[in-house]
Amino acid sequence: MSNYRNDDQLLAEMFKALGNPHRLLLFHRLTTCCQPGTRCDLDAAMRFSVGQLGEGLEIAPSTLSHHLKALHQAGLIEMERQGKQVMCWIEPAVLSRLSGYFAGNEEIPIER
Amino acid sequence: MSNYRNDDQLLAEMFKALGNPHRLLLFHRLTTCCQPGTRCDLDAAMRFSVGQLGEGLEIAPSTLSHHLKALHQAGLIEMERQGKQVMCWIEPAVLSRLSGYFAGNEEIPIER
DNA sequence: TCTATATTTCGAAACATGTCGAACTATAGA
DNA sequence: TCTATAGTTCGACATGTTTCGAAATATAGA
Repeated sequence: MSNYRNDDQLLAEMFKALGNPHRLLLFHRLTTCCQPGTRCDLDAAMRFSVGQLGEGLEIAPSTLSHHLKALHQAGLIEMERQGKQVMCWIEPAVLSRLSGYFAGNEEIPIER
Repeated sequence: MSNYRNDDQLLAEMFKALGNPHRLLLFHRLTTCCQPGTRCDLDAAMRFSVGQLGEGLEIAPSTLSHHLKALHQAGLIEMERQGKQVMCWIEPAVLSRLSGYFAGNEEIPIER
């Protein structure tokens, strides 16, 4: 497909990942902390383990893992093992890149 | 799935629609007019017919129609027949809703 | 070293999506 | 009314996605 800028391919993969309700909820949990509708900037508060993210979602651990891997491979979330757990978070640049896409500033590159 | 707010379902459908490279390109064409990276506010300039949108994309008319219908059903684009052609455009509120989602203002409701 | 906890990988089944061509509908103009 | 243009609907096929359970891996602590 020669009509696409590299960027659009990346973006399409991000939207595809967010296009599943389970994955969108997981992503959403990583963007909000404590109070609903609030966003705090303390990095620690925005990190959740795989297990925490899956709480209340009625899906098998293997399915949860699969979805988080998809979000990670799309460049939407970061994952890092910390002891027995794997912690997940979103880089703020990802949010501004996506917000910017719809707001019309597409100069901002995705950083990986 | 009881964990989802109504809104998240709508949003997931929007992202799912944008998750296909062909559809993202179609959507993207509707957000940009004339100069790349520019966004003009003249409504007329932001309207394209189904045929115009498909130009250069190597997909069958039936596939094009299918994709535009998906974008429309997800609430991303508007469609209206004007003579022989069907014109497509994006309501600015959709762009601000999506931009706002990633920027952290989720109070703004989707208007349909 | 053994065990419990946390997460991932694998394989399989059910279901959804992207694509096409053929046939259809809608409109404008000769 | 006939024809050409613009899009849509339908049915079929190939491919991709979601989900699970079972088995595997990683880590911390007894």
